Amino acid sequence: MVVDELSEPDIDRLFQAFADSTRRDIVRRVTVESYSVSGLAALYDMSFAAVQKHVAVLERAALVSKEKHGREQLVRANHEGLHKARQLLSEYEAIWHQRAARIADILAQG
Amino acid sequence: MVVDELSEPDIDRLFQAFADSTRRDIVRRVTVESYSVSGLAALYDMSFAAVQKHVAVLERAALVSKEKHGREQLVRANHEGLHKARQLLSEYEAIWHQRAARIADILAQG
DNA sequence: GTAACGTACAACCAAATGGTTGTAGATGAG
DNA sequence: CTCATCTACAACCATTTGGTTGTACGTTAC
Repeated sequence: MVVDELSEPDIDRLFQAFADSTRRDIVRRVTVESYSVSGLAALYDMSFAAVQKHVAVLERAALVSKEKHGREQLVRANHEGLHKARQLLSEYEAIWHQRAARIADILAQG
Repeated sequence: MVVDELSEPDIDRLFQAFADSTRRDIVRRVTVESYSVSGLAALYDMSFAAVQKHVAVLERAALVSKEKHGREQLVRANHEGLHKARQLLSEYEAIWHQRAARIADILAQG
């Protein structure tokens, strides 16, 4: 998934990826430092395969990337994806602020 | 759903709500002006009931609220929900910036 | 070389999601 | 009053999601 020029399905995947507390925790952790997939799996009360799937969801959403390192696969945060998601919500907020400013204008001139 | 002090399932619902292009479009539209549910339904190539469900998802996520107005139900944006979601992503980004700053420090100090 | 580790992936399952149609109740218009 | 409109909600369906176990394979350690 390329990070700029996001298609609507890309944005779907991005927010879908955030809609799970385990995945949000993974994002926070791998932002601070790299983890192997089994290193991550050890943190949660679920199977290795389940965590592996969560990492795959984050990878498809371009929120993390994996780097092969010997027999381990190191997972690290991809800041571009996170930044893009934040930016989208900021744009939605901007629409609201524009409307609020317009209403204030009308009241002032009214 | 109370907007501050969000539980993890609350945050799940918040991001889940954004993970659909029709719902994102509804959020943008009702931020600019109120729509009745049928007014919204007329905009999309799906049944009234489907749009009604999307509005219900947004309502459970505290992103919109409905106000009864005669026989119509006017849907409008709830800015608190949007703001909270944006804030969460900003916090995640902050973690990344802290790490970037720490790395810069280490490099500067050798 | 062999055993243990880390990963990938298939098959399976229950529950949730996103859509449909149909029914029924309030409200407004003529 | 009656009819059309707006909404709510149930029942149903296909697909996706989030989990499981099992198997296979490359890599590392001993």
